[in-house]
Amino acid sequence: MATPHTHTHDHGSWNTHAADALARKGTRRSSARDAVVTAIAAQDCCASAQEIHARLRTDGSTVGIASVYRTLELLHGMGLVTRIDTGDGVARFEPTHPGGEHHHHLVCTSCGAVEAFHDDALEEAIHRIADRVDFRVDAHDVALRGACRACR
Amino acid sequence: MATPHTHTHDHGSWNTHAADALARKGTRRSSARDAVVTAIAAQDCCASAQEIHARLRTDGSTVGIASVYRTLELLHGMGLVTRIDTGDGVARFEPTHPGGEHHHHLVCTSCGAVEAFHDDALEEAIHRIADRVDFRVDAHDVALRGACRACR
DNA sequence: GTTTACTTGATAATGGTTATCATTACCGCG
DNA sequence: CGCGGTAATGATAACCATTATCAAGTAAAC
Repeated sequence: MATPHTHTHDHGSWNTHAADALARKGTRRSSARDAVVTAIAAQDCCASAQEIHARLRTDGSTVGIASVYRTLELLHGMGLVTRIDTGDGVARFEPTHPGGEHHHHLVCTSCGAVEAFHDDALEEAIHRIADRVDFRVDAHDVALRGACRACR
Repeated sequence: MATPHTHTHDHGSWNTHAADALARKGTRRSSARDAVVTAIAAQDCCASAQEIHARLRTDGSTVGIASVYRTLELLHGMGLVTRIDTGDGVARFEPTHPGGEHHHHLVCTSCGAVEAFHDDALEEAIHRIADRVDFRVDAHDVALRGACRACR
């Protein structure tokens, strides 16, 4: 049930999903935002604002770091992006897939590597908690910390 | 099974547990460290370094903020304290109870309030994942995010 | 008591994130 | 089409939690 999560999502689908949501919200179209959205769509796992910015600049874009943070904040507020805190003081982001399926993370405390995994029993347990508790649960995240294969 | 977690731990037991562990490690006794350990022992849930420092200063202590961070780092490295990242860029800490029993957190994304809960099925699911994955899992944490009763 | 080196508290430095602000450019309206 | 209001941008300063530095203090071994 706990799989290594070898999925390869259709990046394009999230890209258009996000573009539609932004249009529906009435935001203006801009090259900076487009570039950031496209960059996020291309990610396989989470990336920090700085990493996204660096990749964009390497590819010739002139987006400012502020626009990357602004776009991430906007997308996060709209639920289009999931924020992951691995505990090193850096926020990482990855696309939120519309179907609701998602994964969680194994964080190596020695080298900082992040791997993804998915587990149905875990999701089930969390949903049951959400139903039972006096709290409206919108999202959840799980991090398992330890040593990856290489660091062990 | 998912309880509101109304436990009232014996603060003194963790206090002596921590003091013993520090003595065994061979650290020197100091008033600053004692003060921080006592403050942590008195917490019901997680608190940030700054909060701990503020409380100590209010109570007349002269501990410097650096000593609070240093002590937290030391205790965390010894597994005596658990670090929680609620996603607001501030690390929070709470005593790790020797029995291994622990709780997780409900984080209100609008007011920042943090509540604790415990769930056996969740722990069970996580242990099964830990056994199955190619990763040595030392710790785990779960955060459910949403709106608390007051903010809903 | 002396010595050694662990600790401390104040403060400077670091680095991710946010706020500011003048400028640019989208887009609805005439 | 061209104008005007204003969202959005990019550079940069400000912010703030956390870390590193360092001279002074102090616990513990001898």
